[in-house]
Amino acid sequence: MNPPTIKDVAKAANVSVATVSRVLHNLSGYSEKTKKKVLDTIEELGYQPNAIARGLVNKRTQTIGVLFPNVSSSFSSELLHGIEEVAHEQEFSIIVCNTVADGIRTMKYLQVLREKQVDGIIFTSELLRDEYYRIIEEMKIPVVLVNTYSQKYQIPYVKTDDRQAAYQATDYLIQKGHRDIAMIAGTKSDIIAGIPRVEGYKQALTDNHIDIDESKIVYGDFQLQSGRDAMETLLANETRITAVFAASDEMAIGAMGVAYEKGIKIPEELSIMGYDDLSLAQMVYPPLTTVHQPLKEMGRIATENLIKLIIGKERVSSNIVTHHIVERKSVTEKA
Amino acid sequence: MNPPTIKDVAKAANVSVATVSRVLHNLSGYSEKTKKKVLDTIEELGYQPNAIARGLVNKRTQTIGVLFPNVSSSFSSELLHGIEEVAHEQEFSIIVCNTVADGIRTMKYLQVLREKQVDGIIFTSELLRDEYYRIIEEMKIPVVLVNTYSQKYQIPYVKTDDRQAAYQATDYLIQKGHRDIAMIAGTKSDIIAGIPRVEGYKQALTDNHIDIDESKIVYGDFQLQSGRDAMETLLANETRITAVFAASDEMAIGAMGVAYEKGIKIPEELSIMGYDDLSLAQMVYPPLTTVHQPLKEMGRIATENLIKLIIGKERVSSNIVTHHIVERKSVTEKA
DNA sequence: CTGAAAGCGCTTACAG
DNA sequence: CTGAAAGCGCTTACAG
Repeated sequence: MNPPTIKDVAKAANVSVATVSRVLHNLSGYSEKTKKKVLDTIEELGYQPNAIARGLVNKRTQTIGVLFPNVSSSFSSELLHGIEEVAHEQEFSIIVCNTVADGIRTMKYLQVLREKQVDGIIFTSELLRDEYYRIIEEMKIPVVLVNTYSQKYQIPYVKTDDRQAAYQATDYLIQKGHRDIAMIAGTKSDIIAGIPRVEGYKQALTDNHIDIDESKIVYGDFQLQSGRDAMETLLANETRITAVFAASDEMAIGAMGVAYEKGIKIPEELSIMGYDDLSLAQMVYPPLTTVHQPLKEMGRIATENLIKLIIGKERVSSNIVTHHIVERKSVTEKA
Repeated sequence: MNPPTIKDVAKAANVSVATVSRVLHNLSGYSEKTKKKVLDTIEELGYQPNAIARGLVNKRTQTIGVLFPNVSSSFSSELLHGIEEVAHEQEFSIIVCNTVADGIRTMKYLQVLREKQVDGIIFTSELLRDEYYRIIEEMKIPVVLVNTYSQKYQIPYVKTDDRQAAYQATDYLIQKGHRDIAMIAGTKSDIIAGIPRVEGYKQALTDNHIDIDESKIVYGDFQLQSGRDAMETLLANETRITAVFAASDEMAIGAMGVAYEKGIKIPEELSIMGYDDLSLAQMVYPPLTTVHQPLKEMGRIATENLIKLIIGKERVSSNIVTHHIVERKSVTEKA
């Protein structure tokens, strides 16, 4: 026995499928009596509409595709949380795609999303390459960028001001009396979260009349291990350092780990500042002072905007969401 | 200009849609020449099949629904990573659902998944209530359980042996010379990850002729804060404790945090053992000795099994995957 | 207030 | 080797 279709209920209720469809959608054009009859037999048969069939005629699937370079990172998870929340509120489903930051795989996924006729796409934390843009453009559906943006194409995005946030983080350290501040930067070539944060750091130094010492800047890839490596390098340099600003919480925590191993007390002997404010920032000891990015909120905003675009709004603004420094225990006044 | 359909390519290639469909699926029944002609015009028009239309006739959408009580937890993320991996390998998409461990919301999601005609469901980390089972049964699609199981219904699952793992963790502590071992347990009423772990703990104690002291067992809810609270309680008890076994890494880390705050040295003065081996277990200092659950692998296995079931395999076995203890730095030999 | 019919973009017997 | 046609489960003018 197959599940009942609209035809089955039409037959059982002695009306046409058109009528059933009308009451299903609360359109006008039927008496109270037939409405009741239809509703009753829907109940009775346990009828459930088929969204696939509906999607075929409406050309709307009520689903959106979300691309992450790394689904299982805390960063992505928190974004996903916000995305899922508003999608569900607005009756959209989300298909999640893990691109592994790989071009081939991303293209493959974009193909799949196209074939599955998603209504829109959220693209996160990666540079939108030309080839990606081209295929999305062909699909004629809206996209929104999260935690990335495109210089070349005008696409709505939601992100923080990385340069400013890094500036403020560095300045915060300076206000605490630190002048020998190292930076564990993100991926060197990353024009979204790599370069701007280094620029912010440098600018803050300059504005405070502190010379920039390139040997105090070490590059990682945002992940824990690279933070460890960077810290080792910094320590090997034997230049004086009283504070470290890391471009991600993970790297900050990695740095903290090697500090511990070397018997360096945090924050008494070395202050460490992170970036992101992932939930693990509050879990480590000492809790990490860091730049808070409202990831869940960013996910929410992006999804709200995407849905507006899907619903038919012509354009939607980009959002620079506000970061702030959350003071915990890993940074202290310089003695 | 709408995107080209199979009809458009048929017309342009001067063949019937049936033929186009055949070459699309590599069926037999056309000459090399027409094959080439069709392929060329597909290329030329940039034709992409419409999976929605295909799904309608095939009654297969190549998508599976995945339910998490909390999408943004590390636990779920790692599961999701494995799930996504094999889904993608096997040409399935996944719709992720965040149930927030809420019955209403779960039912809502199940409805959505039904309407969207998913081919199967992965249900994780929560008790499968009767009402959930009933609706899934009506849908006539396979389900697999991850990190949970059902006593009442015979549904394939993949999980670890919680009782045994807790037993071994406790025994490990005992072998290290500890006899005053507290437990920070999970949710008291949780028959999957709560009760069995306490039972394993108790059994290990008993088998080693150590009396069970109920005041050494404090219940949390697997989350960080509850681990902190539990540790406070334990410390307030003033009963002697040299080691703590926590039923989750988060709780272990919470406990470590309050230990630090009280000036208790880990592991010198107190050994702490976790459960899960989330990536954060290696991030904290000292790195957490814990019970490793192969979460990503569990996600993979579950998805492989689900797809087998979808493909038509009659039945598939359940899997008790192997855990193991990973020794890091938070546990030491009792002095 | 209501129904017959076309159409969404495919697949798949069936017939030749 | 190939095509005409029915059908998947809906929605939506159109006509009455």
